[in-house]
Amino acid sequence: MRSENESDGQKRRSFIEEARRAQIVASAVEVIAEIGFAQASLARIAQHAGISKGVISYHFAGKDELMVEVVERTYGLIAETVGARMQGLSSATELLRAYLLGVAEHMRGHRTQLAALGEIFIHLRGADGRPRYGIKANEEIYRALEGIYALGQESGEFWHFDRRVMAVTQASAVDNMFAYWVAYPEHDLDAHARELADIFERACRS
Amino acid sequence: MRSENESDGQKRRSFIEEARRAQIVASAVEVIAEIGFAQASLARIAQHAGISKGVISYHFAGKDELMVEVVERTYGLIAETVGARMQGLSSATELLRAYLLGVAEHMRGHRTQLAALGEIFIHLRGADGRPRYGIKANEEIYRALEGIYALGQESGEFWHFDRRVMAVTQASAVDNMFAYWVAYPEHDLDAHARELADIFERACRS
DNA sequence: TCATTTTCTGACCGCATGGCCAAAATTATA
DNA sequence: TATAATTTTGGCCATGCGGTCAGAAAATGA
Repeated sequence: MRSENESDGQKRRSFIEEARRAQIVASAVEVIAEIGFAQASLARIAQHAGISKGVISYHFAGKDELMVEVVERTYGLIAETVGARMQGLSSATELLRAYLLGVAEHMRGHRTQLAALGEIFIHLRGADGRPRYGIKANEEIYRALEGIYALGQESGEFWHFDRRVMAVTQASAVDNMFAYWVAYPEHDLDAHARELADIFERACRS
Repeated sequence: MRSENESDGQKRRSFIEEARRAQIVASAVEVIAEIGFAQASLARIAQHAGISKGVISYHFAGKDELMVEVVERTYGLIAETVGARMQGLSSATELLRAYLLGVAEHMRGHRTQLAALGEIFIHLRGADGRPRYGIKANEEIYRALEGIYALGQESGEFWHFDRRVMAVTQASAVDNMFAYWVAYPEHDLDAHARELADIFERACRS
């Protein structure tokens, strides 16, 4: 039986346990990105990893736990990278531009992760059948963007637009930029991000 | 066997055949909107319509054909309504505002259709396993928006932004406005649309 | 070395799905 | 009414899914 020792809510795992989990997560990312969430069965993921299907069930409580771990590992890396890039900036305009360019540059080097993340966000459902990562999962991003907008509106950089609408709009613009890039790999992602920064600078400034 | 007479690529159907198809499509819309595409099996749709499962197979070649018909009927109505509302307008700014407000007003009265359409767009896959309505299905909308932008840029209303990026951005803003409204029914859709019109007017104008 | 624990395998289970079809029921036609 | 065409029924099928399990294999430790 896999060890389930807990401390501070964190599972304590052996190195080979951790390695297996990482390997399975990586295989899941690649399979999902290639054939889509709906077709990415545990059997396919195991086959891609060169292991038996039961290994996944042994290391993960179920498919949902595996998917959640894919999201957490991938998403955590994005937040870390982009957050670091925004450190030290003060003006709202600078922050928004750094966010847009930073996330685009990071994802440019992580295409399969991006595609898999999108698939999981769209398809994964909870036990109740409702989406696990629906629109409401964006609330954290909306709040962060609204904070930047409030900063800009107070400093006079921005006009007094509806911050919620602007946040929903900008977040969707980023999401769709990536979706467009996934569909059209030859599309210039960085140029798109720069153009977006210009567009939203005009949309926001007083 | 169902009559398959073709003329001009259109199937000629009896009234009761047409009525059954319409009934099944309506049931599909309601079931998909309520429990999501993945859970909306033919059995569930038939049960909701109060008919046997085989009836659907009799009137439609398969689940895919049913889903495509749902999209075509719903989408056609939207295009008709909004298109009529844009008739006679000439300036690019007016056209964009009429589009935004028009589509919002129409969808406000067709919530279940909107939810079902979104589910199908996201989930439906072709025989090859690739999405049937992916990003590339937006090409028609992108082209239409780009045409309006070109108009505005020629007349001097708009600055010379990248039309493709703006089209992708605006289309995603509309899609996400609806998705947000579906998730938060108390959200003021018309106010959101007006705000969006203001935002993109600022983003586009010289 | 040998006993114990951890990890892996491959077969198996119950379940839901889309599709199929023979026969029954209904409707249209002569 | 009698015959033919259309429509509906309800059960059946093969498929693929996530998950489970006994036993084999490998790693660990005394």
